[in-house]
Amino acid sequence: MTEDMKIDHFTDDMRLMAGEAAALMKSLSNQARLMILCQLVGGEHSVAALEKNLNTKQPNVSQQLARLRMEGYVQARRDGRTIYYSLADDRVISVIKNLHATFCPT
Amino acid sequence: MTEDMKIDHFTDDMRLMAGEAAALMKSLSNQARLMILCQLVGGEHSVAALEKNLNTKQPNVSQQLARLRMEGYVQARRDGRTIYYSLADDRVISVIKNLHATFCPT
DNA sequence: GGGTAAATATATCAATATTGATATGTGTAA
DNA sequence: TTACACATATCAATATTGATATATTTACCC
Repeated sequence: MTEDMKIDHFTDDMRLMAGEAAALMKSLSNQARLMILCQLVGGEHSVAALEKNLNTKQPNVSQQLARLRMEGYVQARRDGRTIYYSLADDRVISVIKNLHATFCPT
Repeated sequence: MTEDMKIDHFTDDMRLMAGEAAALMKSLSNQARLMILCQLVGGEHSVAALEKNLNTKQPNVSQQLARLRMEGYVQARRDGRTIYYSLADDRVISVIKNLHATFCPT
């Protein structure tokens, strides 16, 4: 592999991927959303359970969840009046785990 | 490790880390910035070289670079009239490489 | 069934931030 | 002193944010 084989030209495909990746980054760029997703790595949680850990109000949690749901990063399941959220995208799991490894000390 | 040892409570320290991670995510949430950083994984590049691959104008590239520089994610080196940029934060490298692995097919 | 409370969702909105474009400034080489 | 490589200033358009208010869905009790 020669030196000039390094990435110094982006194909349309690569631009597309960069766009998708940037979109995911945008979803993770909010502390509340990031913490929500971080919790969901440990399994599904109800809205109330998620709310307890963020110091924000319920409507805000629901708003962030609605956004993550629209983007396909989480999914919802209803049981009675409780709604449980869980991760729905492997790429999200991958990125969150990597963030945890790089930002959280042992 | 018992089931209830999973993350269902955030310490102040964890909130801090989440904030920092979210800040990095915000920097990566722009396609141009993401592509710039992606190129820089392969080593330092001049502004003109970076510009060639993004379809945006020079001032925009410089603006994004200025932001990344202020945040400490990249560093600049002058040689004559050319300025070479390179990555300055290991966490950025880690995240970018992970993104490449998850988003870019072999 | 009617009424009420719990759990969550949606609507709206003002404040603030981000975006990329245009114009102009700065430093260096020839 | 002209051109090249890059930086900065400014600005209008657009997007994001979290807050408040209200609606929806389900459970429960009478």
